[in-house]
Amino acid sequence: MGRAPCCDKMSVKKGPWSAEEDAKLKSHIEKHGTGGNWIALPQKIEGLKRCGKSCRLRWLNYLRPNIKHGGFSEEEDNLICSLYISIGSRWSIIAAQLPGRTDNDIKNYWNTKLKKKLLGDQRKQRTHKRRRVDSLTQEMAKEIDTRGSDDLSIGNITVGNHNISNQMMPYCPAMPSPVPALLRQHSQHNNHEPSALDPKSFDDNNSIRKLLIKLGGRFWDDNHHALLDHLPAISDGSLPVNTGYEQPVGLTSVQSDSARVRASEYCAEDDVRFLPMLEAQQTDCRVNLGYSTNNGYLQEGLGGLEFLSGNDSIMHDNSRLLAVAGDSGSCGPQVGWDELSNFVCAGNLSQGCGTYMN
DNA sequence: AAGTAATCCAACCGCGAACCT
DNA sequence: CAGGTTCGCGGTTGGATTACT
Repeated sequence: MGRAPCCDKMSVKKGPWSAEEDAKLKSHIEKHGTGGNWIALPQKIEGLKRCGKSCRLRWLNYLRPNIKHGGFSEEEDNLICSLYISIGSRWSIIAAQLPGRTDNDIKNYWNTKLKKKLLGDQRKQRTHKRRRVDSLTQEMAKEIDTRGSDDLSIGNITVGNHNISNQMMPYCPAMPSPVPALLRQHSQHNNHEPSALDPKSFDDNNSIRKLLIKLGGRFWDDNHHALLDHLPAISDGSLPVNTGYEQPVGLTSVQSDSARVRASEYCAEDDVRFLPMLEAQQTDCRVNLGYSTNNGYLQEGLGGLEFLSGNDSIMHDNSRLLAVAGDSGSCGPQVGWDELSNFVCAGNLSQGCGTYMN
């Protein structure tokens, strides 16, 4: 049996709303409210030949008070990007974090501006990066010649005692913190099991996805557990390590020296292995991102997300790290700076081992 | 100035979940 | 509990506008 139409399409007007229609709808809702039934609403408004669905959309997106249009700020750009990186195209959740913005507005803004900004910037930098990685490759080759290959650990930010990240990695603020909690809220609100998060929205734009993954964004796919499966343990402060998760915190290697923590990730992406480099400091939460070639050589750059960076960015609280990429076999929970700094991995974490350091 | 392409964005559509009877 | 109705979401469309040739 087919679905009943929400209204009689023959007697309903479609297309752009006139000022008169807007005024009628606005006036009615301001006086009487929606009545809790959008479908019945237009019948109560004299001369408004619109279906309830259309009225709802018009009200929510344009007529209700305190709606902002256009003029997205840098902060809003940052927030949209980082939320998109973490949760994908869940526009309603994203919009809930941007007062005065509607999901439709943000969706349009992303599709027409932000997405292009990312891809456009990335294209511009590809050439520059290629040159840069060549020079880095040479430097690294020299380093290996000097030290011997034993010191070179792929998947580790450190080459011997050589602090690569400080020399080669650009500064980049990490992503903001609210996402895990938002997702949990949303999931609870909608009675979703965490695993019910549908990953299909991530499949739509491969190049964006790849770009964001390269930048350290975490995505789900069919082979991954839903991140939310891990969230309760994270949120109550007990980072799940050695508790049966395939891979703790999604990190293949972490080193800690009291205040400062370095982490890295070793992932396969197409035929290039890349290595988001994270350099975290509890006090200012700096994160550096970079890639490695499959030889472990480092490549700097943010792949087009430079506009997200800035010294005053959103990552100055004790935010959770949202930019840890998982390798093909794992999807551990995201980890905050607190947890990260307490976490030390011994040996090769592709085995999934890890310990807390008190 | 005219034609064409690209971009923007309001509105529509269909689906799944929630709610109601 | 089942079936119908409504809500809310995200993807898509198409007309208007702007940029380019």
